[in-house]
Amino acid sequence: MSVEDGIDFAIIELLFFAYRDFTSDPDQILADYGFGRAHHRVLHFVNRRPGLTVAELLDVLKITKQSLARVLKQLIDTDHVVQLQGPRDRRQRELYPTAKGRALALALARPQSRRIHAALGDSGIAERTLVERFLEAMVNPELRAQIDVGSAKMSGKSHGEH
Amino acid sequence: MSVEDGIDFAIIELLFFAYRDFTSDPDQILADYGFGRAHHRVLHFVNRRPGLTVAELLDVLKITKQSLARVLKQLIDTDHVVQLQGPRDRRQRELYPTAKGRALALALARPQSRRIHAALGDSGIAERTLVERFLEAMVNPELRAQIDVGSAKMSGKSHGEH
DNA sequence: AAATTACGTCAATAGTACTGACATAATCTC
DNA sequence: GAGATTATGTCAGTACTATTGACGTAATTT
Repeated sequence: MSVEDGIDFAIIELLFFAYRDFTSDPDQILADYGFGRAHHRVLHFVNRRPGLTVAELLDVLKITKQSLARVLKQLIDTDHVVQLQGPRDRRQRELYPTAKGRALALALARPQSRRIHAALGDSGIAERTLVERFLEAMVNPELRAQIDVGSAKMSGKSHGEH
Repeated sequence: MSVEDGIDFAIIELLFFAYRDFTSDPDQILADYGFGRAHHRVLHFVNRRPGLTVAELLDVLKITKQSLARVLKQLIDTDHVVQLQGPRDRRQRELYPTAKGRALALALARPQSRRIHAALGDSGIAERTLVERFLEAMVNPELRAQIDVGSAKMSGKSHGEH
């Protein structure tokens, strides 16, 4: 079996290899911009959750304010992200992607999406929800609220307020 | 749909969250040893492929010799890994885990394996091979030779060699 | 004998992360 | 309204992981 000593080495290793190559696609593109993976992650979530605050972003990325600072500043300086004062609470800064930012986020996501699509096809998995369910179950239960898979989760009506 | 602009944002994001939490388990343990993720990766592969050479390890990890050097040296100095002169080619150094190294590799793998097991259960996926097939398909084709899932690949009846 | 290979090491640099401390402005609480 | 708390920004110092380039040694190949 692929399980030795009761340890599932097979999937542990496959996750490493899959993630290694999954991140290698955007890395190529990022290098042209002088950006790294940290920029990618920030841009991705700003694009996916426009209007999210700095505090929310820190919580999703699980990094510190100081780590975010440099990366976010560069994205703002290069006109990929803008900050707007929060409407309800003026201390907050809501983060939005610019058109340029959305374009880059899309360019970075494209090869990753292609890889996923090909993998779903190659592996002959009819039900994409199987993969989604497994990956979601891998996330810490108390952090699953961070996931926003669109209608995938509460398909049908209202994936309303969090 | 979870697919916007033809991009599979759902699985892209789920991979990020799943991997983030998947690596957080061993990170806790590694901190006690003054080790980081790089040590984990090296120890993992030395444990899984005892006798592998430095060049092979570099190829699997996709890092440079210089990056490996410090990490490997620390693992050797702390008696987690030993180097033996290659039997056929005495220039090569075959890497083996010590008992101590195997114990640590196992301790690091345990929580990850538990998480995977729980996720397979929670997501109600009867066929673990579905997940394995998807993850394997995510790896660059030319690098799939690096994967050694033990008997998992040829288990029972053939979904045989690619 | 000369070229190549496998490995080790030195120096310099970059990207991402951390802790701790401090500042400012806005909001909340009493 | 005064004071506490919150959201954000910033400075200083440090750690880990990674890079490129260069050089050395021993073993193997040509």
